[in-house]
Amino acid sequence: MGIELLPMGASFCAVVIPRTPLSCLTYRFHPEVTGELAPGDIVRVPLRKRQTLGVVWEIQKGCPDIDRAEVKDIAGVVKRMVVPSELLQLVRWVADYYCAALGEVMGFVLPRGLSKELLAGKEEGMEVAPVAASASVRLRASPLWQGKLPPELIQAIEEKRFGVWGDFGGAGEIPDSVIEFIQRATDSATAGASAIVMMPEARIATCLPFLRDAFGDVVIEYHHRLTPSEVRRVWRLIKQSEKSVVVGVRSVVWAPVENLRGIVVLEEHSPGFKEERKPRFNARDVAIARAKFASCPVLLSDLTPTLETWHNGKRGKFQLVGVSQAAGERYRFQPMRENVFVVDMRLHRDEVLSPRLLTELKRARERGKVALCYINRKGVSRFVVCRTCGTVLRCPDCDVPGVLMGDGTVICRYCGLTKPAPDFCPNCQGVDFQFRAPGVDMVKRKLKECGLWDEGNKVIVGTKKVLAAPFPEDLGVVGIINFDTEFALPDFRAREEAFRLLRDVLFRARTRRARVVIQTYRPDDVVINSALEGDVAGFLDSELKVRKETGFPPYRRLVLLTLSGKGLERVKEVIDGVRKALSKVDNVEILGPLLLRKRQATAAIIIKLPTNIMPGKVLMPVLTEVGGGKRGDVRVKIDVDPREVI
DNA sequence: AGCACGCCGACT
DNA sequence: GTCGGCGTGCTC
Repeated sequence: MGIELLPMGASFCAVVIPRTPLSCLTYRFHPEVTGELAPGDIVRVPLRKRQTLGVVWEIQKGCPDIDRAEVKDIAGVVKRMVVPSELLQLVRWVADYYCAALGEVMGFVLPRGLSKELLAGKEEGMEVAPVAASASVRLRASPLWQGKLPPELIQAIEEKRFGVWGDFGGAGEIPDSVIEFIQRATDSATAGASAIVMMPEARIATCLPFLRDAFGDVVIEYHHRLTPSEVRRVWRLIKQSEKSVVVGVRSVVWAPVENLRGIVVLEEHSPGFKEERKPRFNARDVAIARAKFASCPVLLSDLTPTLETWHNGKRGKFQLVGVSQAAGERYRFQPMRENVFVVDMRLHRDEVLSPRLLTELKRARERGKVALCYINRKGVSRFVVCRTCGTVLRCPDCDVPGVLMGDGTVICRYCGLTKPAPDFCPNCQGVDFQFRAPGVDMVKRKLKECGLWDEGNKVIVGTKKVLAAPFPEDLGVVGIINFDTEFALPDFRAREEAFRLLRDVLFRARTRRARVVIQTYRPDDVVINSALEGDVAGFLDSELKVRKETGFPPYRRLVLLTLSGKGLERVKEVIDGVRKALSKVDNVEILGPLLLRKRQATAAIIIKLPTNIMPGKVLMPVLTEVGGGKRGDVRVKIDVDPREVI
């Protein structure tokens, strides 16, 4: 028989292979044999000396700029129309934004091991346990759930229109507005309708029962705690479900729902949405992108909005529920001053526990109540604060607190500016500096000295964890030992986070009728005052101003480049190359390099980009130019929108 | 990611 | 002499 009359009409297509660091590869196919192919089809392709599965990315007219002889034939079609165009668009967006290869990103769309199952032909006739009999959305007709959403949002859900709504100040496990949003998004009489609900991991356990109660069996968990085979099972289940409410943390934004009508993000500020492995995406931002491609609204819910969301609200990109669109100046909550004590530690210089805190601890003890003492971090915080006037030493360029180094110099972790520690406070000429904050052990020792730490005591001393857990029912007082460490941390987001933390503590303490003692050297700081006044807009506006002046998000975009190699010389060479290449791009600024580990020859730079350019589009060519020429002896780690810059 | 190619140590 | 260590490099 030999070769049959094969086709003058060979076609070409680009294929993305999941879980490879490749973008896309060109393959040949013959429509007479395979039928026409389309983006999203899964095909079997030869790669080196093996065969793998790939996703058809696009059909190409003719063979592109690659030697025709190198192009191989597609080995077969495995399954058609697996990845909808909405997800293909999302993959492209994430790759462009986070500077990742298409193959890396596609790994999130097709679960690990799915390829093997499909290749083994396991797929055909494979039935997934059907969604329980009553697959329709089961709703309690509680009047509580109605009328929480603005009419425009309801319209956007019904008309399948993209938009982002921020709903802030909500209380309870799941705010009523969120329940109503999901209800409306999944309540389609005609066709299937699904919603994705994202939340920090810590909330899943408490929220799921509420969601199950409200929406019954259509609630599906899709997150990293599942084993690989469970992920595959759930993936199939979601794909074949007409209606679903899919719940998870990060990977859930990639859930294969094909009739997406809305996405909810609970606690939009949560750092848990940032994926810290390879394509370092922020699931909150990917959710917004997905909603755009899927044409559906997003509801961001939190107690305090992020500065990004506030900024987007003010310029009309997002809608802020319950906020006057004009300026947001009416965005005020109830003052929280009742039962709250702000202690000016400048009057108690050498104390760890102020007289007020001691009084409140004793009071709680007398009433048999629990006392919480919160310390920012175990060990030391190395910022420098003037004990006379409360001034925190900051970098003159970045307005970020400086960090005291072992050799007595103070360094800015953003731009690397290093100066000797000052003899006088630049503000008040005082000479009394505090270089470190008290740790857990010191507080416990002081409590012992005051007779407040003994058998069966009800004082809990700790760091972040004591605030992460729900407050005990019989809480009497929360003491914040040194609140200044909170917003003097060397992070441009420190003040925002301190404000959020304080609001959260005040809010939760009030539900327990507990008192709050805030010890600080800066009792008049906007962070404290606006939190106590419930003046969210006031704080966010003042903070936006600082960010604008110093050129930080949301006005500029940050990209953290960590480079490591055999020698520091080579690393510096590459950094210079990056700097030179980027000097051609307008409005790009580079901070650093700061040396992270001299021994391991690791250095980092922070690139500030204008917000209107896709980081990947600018950085990809730069990195191939720099790394491509010389060899890959310097490893470059790219983190777009890094959570923190060490 | 995989999987091959490649150039140096202890072994049937 | 060969088996095999995992350091570099490429995948249409």
